[in-house]
Amino acid sequence: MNQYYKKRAKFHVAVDCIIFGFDEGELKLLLLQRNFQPAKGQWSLMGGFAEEEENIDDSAKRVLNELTGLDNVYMKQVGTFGNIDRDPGERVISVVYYALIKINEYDRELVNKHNAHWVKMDEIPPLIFDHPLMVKQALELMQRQSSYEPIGFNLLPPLFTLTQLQTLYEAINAEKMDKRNFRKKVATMDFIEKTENIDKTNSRRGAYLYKFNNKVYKKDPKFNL
Amino acid sequence: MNQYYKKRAKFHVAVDCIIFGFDEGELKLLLLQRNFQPAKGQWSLMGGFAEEEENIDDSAKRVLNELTGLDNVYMKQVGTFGNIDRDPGERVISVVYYALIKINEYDRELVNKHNAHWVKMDEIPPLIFDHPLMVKQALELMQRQSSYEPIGFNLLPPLFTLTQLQTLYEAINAEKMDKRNFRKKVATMDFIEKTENIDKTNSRRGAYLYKFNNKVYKKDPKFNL
DNA sequence: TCAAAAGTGTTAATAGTACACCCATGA
DNA sequence: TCATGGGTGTACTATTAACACTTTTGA
Repeated sequence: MNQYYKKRAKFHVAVDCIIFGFDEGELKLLLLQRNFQPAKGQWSLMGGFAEEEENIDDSAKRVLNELTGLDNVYMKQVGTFGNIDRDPGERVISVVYYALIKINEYDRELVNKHNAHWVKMDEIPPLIFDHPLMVKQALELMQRQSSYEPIGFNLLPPLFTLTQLQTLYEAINAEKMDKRNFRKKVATMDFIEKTENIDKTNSRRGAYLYKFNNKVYKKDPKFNL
Repeated sequence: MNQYYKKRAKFHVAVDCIIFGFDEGELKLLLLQRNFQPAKGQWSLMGGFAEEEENIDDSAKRVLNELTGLDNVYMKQVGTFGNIDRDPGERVISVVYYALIKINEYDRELVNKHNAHWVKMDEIPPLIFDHPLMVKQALELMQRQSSYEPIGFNLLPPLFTLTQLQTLYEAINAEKMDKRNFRKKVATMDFIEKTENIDKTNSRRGAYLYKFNNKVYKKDPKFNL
């Protein structure tokens, strides 16, 4: 060990994940009803400890994967929560990330094993420790980012209708939007491409399916919704 | 020690501060030309290790105070940098904050003792480790936040002219603004209050001094510049 | 034929941008 | 008197907001 670091205190470091999903027109979080100690029986975020030989970003990816089986998920650091007593058991510094996942693609078995459940944003149960604050900050960050970066598509299937897209943004921002104004704006973004496919699950008439073209977006990365 | 945490790895945790100041129409950073090991002689951010019985936010305040002698400084967490090899000496996880200080109020003696210097944003020397990335992210965050929250006033004296205010925002965003449009916008924000005082340091005619009234702002917190 | 979701334009209001001259003062 | 920074208004453009009816189709 290098002499300059010898005498310094060391800390437990954890990651916690705020996992967003979009289903039935609602924004949801994947939360654990803990079937393990500590705080067994209570609700919490999915979390885990950072490991010795692991970048913190990778810890977050690993923890998310342990619960959902998913890789290559959009994740963003929210911040670090480092108050002395935030975990009543022992001091743990937690680095918090939010994740956006397609709600039909996760591994049901793993989720069941962890006793995790999708909960609507406005029906979130009391959470342990400072997890409520983490959720609040994650939501605020995600709302802001989703308005100027095309991250919402991570919550949708590869092909989606304009109604789905609008409902998603209404759910994220918790406010209704005007259909014609919304579509006018979408029409200006040529990286949101109409396909020939039609989805008939929600109407007899059917609605055109669209896709997000990231290559086109990268050429002229301007987005706001 | 609680049984659930026993086997977990522990980590050195540090804080690093990106200290912004505004002087002579320019945005500047307070950087250290290190007169101590490791990396002695090289340029870096002001940093320090978190202590056992200290909230991380308080570690940042302490470290800032050690360099500047200042308390009650506006600070905001930028994020946490946790790659394994970011510090070549040993693994250190760093929580990064930016600070906005009034450039005439810091403690010269302390700053000299640390061999710290104010450096213009466009003349930043090569920095150690991942400090350049930290600076980049801090600047981007500060630019975004300064556009929708009245944090810029932390960089100005309590009384300031409109020219100073405009120059500040021009420095933050690295772009010129139109004087009349700028003043029109300021006039709509009634928490930016004109005083009877006149500053004659920059013109024979003198310019009215304004102040930021936080109480008025809180009543109707809308800001954008 | 009718219920239900998809799709489509125009107008008004607001916000943002561009632009040039007079004012007050002390040296 | 003149050089210097302080202060002011108007016209144009772009963006956003409000608003209602027709289309398609399968049951």
